[in-house]
Amino acid sequence: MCLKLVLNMAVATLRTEGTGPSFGATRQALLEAAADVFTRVGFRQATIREICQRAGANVAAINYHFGDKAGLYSEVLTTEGELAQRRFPAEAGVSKQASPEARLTAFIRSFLQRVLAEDLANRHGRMMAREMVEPTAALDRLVREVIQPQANLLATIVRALLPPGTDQTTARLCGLSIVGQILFYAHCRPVITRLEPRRAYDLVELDRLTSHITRFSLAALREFSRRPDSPALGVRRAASSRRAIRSKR
Amino acid sequence: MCLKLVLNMAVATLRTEGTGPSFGATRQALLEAAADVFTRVGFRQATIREICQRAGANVAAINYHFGDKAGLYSEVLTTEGELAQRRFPAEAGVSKQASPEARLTAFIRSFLQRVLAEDLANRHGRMMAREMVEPTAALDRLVREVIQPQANLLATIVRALLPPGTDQTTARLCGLSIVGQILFYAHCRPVITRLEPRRAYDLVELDRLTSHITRFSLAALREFSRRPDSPALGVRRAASSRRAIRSKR
DNA sequence: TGACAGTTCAAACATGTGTTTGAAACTCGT
DNA sequence: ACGAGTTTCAAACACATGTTTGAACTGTCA
Repeated sequence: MCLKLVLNMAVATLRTEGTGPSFGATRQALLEAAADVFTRVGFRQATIREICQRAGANVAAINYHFGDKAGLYSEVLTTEGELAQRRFPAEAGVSKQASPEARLTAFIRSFLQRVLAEDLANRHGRMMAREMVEPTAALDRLVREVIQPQANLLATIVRALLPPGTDQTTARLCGLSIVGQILFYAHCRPVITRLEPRRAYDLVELDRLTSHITRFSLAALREFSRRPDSPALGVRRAASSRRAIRSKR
Repeated sequence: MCLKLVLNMAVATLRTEGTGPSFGATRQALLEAAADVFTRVGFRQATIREICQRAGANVAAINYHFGDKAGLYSEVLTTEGELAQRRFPAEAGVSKQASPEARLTAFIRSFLQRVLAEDLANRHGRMMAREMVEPTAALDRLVREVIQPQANLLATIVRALLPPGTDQTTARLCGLSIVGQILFYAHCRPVITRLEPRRAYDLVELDRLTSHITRFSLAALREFSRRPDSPALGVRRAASSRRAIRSKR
């Protein structure tokens, strides 16, 4: 923790669009390379040596421009976040006056896009997916700034699709059921590709998945509306399982 | 890669229940400690020094008894796998003659149990959950021996709940929708606890989740049966998104 | 007791990785 | 062209981690 370097970094950060020599080309190249490596292997597995090599920079460059590896990661995350926000607008162009069904469809499609596309424009989504599973210090901020708003949006859409009197827990769980279906394809990709090596996750498949998850979820919500408190077949909380889950080996 | 040590390991493995001094106590302690550490932090983050310290063994013990770190991991995985198979029987005690609804309920509850319980008896489930997201060389075997059979079981249950003529893709996607809802709670725990710090994942919550996911999924499948090829509101594959997903930065 | 195989141990080894250093190279205003 | 401020660089540092080594220890059997 050398004060001089910290100051260097602070200055370098301030003049991010300044007039310095070559307009911060190294800095920019580092951000670019880092985004690639971080999305591919995650924060911990990424090495600053690979990032610097890709950026054509010296290993000391990261510490000079960003303080340390975590600083670079944080910077990549916000940069890509701003980019993603412009690429994938929150409700994918569907207005708040649209029907709840249309809004849910838009939400699901947009979410799937962000999570599935292995595209340059989409590194943020894949970094987010990784943060959820293998969090770094950045997760707290991400939950506050990205995930919580999305959760709120989904909550209002779901509530609009359920009868007015629905209790909050049910509405919340329905939201999680929808999100779960989507994130499955982000998190379990290694398993899915092994189970079905042939299937490619291209645009056609994105459409298929959007269509299916929307249909599945809307169908469920409709039935929930129809019989608001059906006792959900097989709730029977078996005493046997209660035993099993507690037993020591 | 010293031949001598590899042979040592082979011998040590063979006599796993042998009559050696102290009946392989060190070996056993290593397996126990390793299972704890691997479930907590995963394969890569686990250090053999921590494992050995917990087991009260020397760092060289792992190489002596298991060849290397990966060998230990593989051994832990199979040991815990056998244990889990006895703890959580495949269909949770529901016979194949039971109604598809009952079988689905049992499947969901059993799956949730295996994935949620932070119990000694449950380390296998948590290691599996981790393998899906952050695979090691062991995943191929696990897909073959554990995941594929589960997927087949779920497939037959789902098909029984859908009309006979349903196309295979739809049935498959329904299965994935169910699995996705369940695994969400395994993979996104860091996010969930930040969104709702108060909620505890105890037995009551397990019952609630089982009940909800079952109800949600059965409702969806019922509606699917009712109108087999409803056009799923909002399939409209917007040209705009097609543009967005391809655009470079 | 003494040889022997199996096991444990402290220490060292080899490598990978984040970080720091001090000097050289570069840019730009004067 | 000069010099201050900025950036880059090769090298080294500090540390963590998987693995290996050779000696010491332990129990068994002759």
